[in-house]
Amino acid sequence: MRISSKGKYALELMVYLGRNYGKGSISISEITGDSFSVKYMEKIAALLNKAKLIKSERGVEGGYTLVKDPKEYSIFEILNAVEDNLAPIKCVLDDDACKVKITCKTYPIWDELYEIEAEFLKNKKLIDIL
Amino acid sequence: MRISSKGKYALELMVYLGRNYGKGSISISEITGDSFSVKYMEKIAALLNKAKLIKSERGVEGGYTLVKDPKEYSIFEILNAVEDNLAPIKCVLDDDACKVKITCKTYPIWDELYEIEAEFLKNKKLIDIL
DNA sequence: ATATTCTATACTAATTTAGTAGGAATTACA
DNA sequence: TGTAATTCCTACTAAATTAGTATAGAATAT
Repeated sequence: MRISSKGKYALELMVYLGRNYGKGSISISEITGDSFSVKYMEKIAALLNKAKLIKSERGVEGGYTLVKDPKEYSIFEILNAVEDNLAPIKCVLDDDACKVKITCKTYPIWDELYEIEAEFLKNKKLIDIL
Repeated sequence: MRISSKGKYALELMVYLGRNYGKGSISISEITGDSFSVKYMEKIAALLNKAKLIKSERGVEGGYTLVKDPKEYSIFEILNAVEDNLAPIKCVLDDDACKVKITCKTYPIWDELYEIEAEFLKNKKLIDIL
C-alpha cells in the first residue's frame, strides 16, 4: 500500500477540518497558508467532497466542513476517497490487471496483506490523530 | 507498501527455486521459459544474489540455488532485497525525505502501518507458498 | 458590483517503472 | 582448445504515474 502525496495531504486536510469541527466553513487558503499550493489542495478537497466525506459552500465565507464527527471517520475511507488503488499490487482490487489470478502462487500473499492493511486503517479513526 | 513487478517476480523466482530445492543449479531460462524476459529476470536474480539470498554458478550447467531451507526465508527479506523502499510513504524509511517528522500529525499512522505490514511479511515464510 | 470561494478540465514537468540491449567473464564438455 | 551456456555489468529507453500548474467558469456574502 503506497500512499501518494494526495493521500497524505487529504489526511492533513481532514485533520485541519477535524480540529475546527463545529466552527463553520474553512477555506482551502486557510488550510494551506502560504506554504502550499492552493490549487492542488482544492483538487484533493474536490475528491473528498465527491466522496461525500466533506461538504462545500461556495463564495465569500465559503469553504469546507466535515459531515460527521471526527470519531466517525476511518483513515481508510479518507485515503480510499483520493487514492486510485490502495492494494499492494493492482491485481488485488483490479480484476483486469491479471488473468491468471486463480493459479497465481503469490496472489494469496498480496490479498492477505491488503486485508491486514485495510483492517488496521478501518479501525483507526480521524479523532485518533487530532 | 506498493509491490512493484520486481518484487512480484522475485517472489516467483524464489518459489521456483524452492520447489527445486536440493536439485542443483537452476538457470534463469528454465525459470522464465519462453513466456518472459530472461534479461529482466537476470537482473532480479542478481539483486537476490547480492543480498546473499541465493547463490550463483556461472557457465554451462550453472544457475542459481537457495542458500537455506525454504522454511527459513521470510517473504519480507525476499521483497526487501529487490524493492527500494517498502514503506507506505518514503519518510518512514528515508530520513532525508522529510524534515518535519517530529511534528507531523500523520507520520505515526504511516509508521504504525509499516510495522504491521513488515511483521506480517516477516512471519510469512517461503515454504508457506510452495 | 466585487471579492472570495469552490468547480471543472486540460496541460506539463519530473520521477519512477519496466523493461531492452550489448557485451564481457566464467565454466562444462566435446 | 573451441564452443555453447550461463551469469555479470552497465547503459539506455519507452511508457506510465505522480505531482503539480494554468485557465476559465459558477456561486455567494457583503
